[in-house]
Amino acid sequence: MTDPGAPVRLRKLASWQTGRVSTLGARLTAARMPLESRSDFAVLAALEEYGELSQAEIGRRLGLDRNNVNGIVTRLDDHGHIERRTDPADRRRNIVAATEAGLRHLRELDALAQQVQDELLAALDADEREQLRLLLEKTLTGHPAQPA
Amino acid sequence: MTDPGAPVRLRKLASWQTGRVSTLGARLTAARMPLESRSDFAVLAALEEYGELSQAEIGRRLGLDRNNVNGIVTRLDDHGHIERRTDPADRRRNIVAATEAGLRHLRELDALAQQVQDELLAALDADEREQLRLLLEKTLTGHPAQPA
DNA sequence: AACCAACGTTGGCTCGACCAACGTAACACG
DNA sequence: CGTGTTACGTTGGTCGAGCCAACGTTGGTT
Repeated sequence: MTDPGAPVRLRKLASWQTGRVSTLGARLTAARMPLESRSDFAVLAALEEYGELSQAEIGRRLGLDRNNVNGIVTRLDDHGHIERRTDPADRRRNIVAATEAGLRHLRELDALAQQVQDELLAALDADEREQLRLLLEKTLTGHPAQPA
Repeated sequence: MTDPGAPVRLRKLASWQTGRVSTLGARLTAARMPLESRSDFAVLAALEEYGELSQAEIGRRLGLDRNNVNGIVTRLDDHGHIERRTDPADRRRNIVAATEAGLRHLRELDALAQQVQDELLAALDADEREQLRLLLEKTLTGHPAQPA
């Protein structure tokens, strides 16, 4: 039972439940940081792990479309968290790289994200959390990160 | 690995993963029916399972705020899927009840939802699906269905 | 009688997912 | 060599969902 109890028809739908968990996560996130930090965090994490990326590549890896990536990158740039320059080898591309300040910001956001995570999964023990993680990951396999 | 591979920092966050699964669900849903049908489905499911409800109660049970409930109920009313009348016992309340057509519509939507569910969880076998369901449900326990 | 709380309703805000279109640039192929 | 196709980044806009704020009505409290 979710709280006062959600209808069975809904409790059986993974898309509904994940939606509620996701919303809850956003709510808890918003309590600790500007909500937009979520996308910033994602992009910075990608840059940290993979190094310089073009905007299109960022979108592909994170499942964001290039429209939104543009906005996020612009915001990160305004805050000095990334650097953006055109790829000399392919002048259509923008090479995006995290700055020192960006990496610092990433670590700050990560700490907050961990707190949110903990609060969100409060009802689950360590094993269950890992199981959930694996099941969600497996669910995602085979599905395109992008629309059609 | 999600697809080309999402950063580890993100793969470890349940809120991120649930968000992606949820988005995927919305995408698959939109391929089969108008996206707004999701809320309609939820409200109709609540009315079917609990009988007549006030708008505020609907919101509480589904985790929607009364603003959006109002819009959904209005839409359902326009389509003849519910009936709305003021509660004679408490004239602040609107009693919302599903009509025959509404229940029929609910069953149609449910069939489509099952297809989406199947496609969404294609990578999971029956046991894993049940496990996922239970873990998500457990995650939700103890969290208020509503904001602050 | 005065006050407070709940309800429905309206209007507005933000965020994220999406679609459409444009100009630029790289590439493939005849 | 040109020509068409494709990929990029960018701008502008739509839609759904989650929120907040405010109002008038109504019910309960004290």
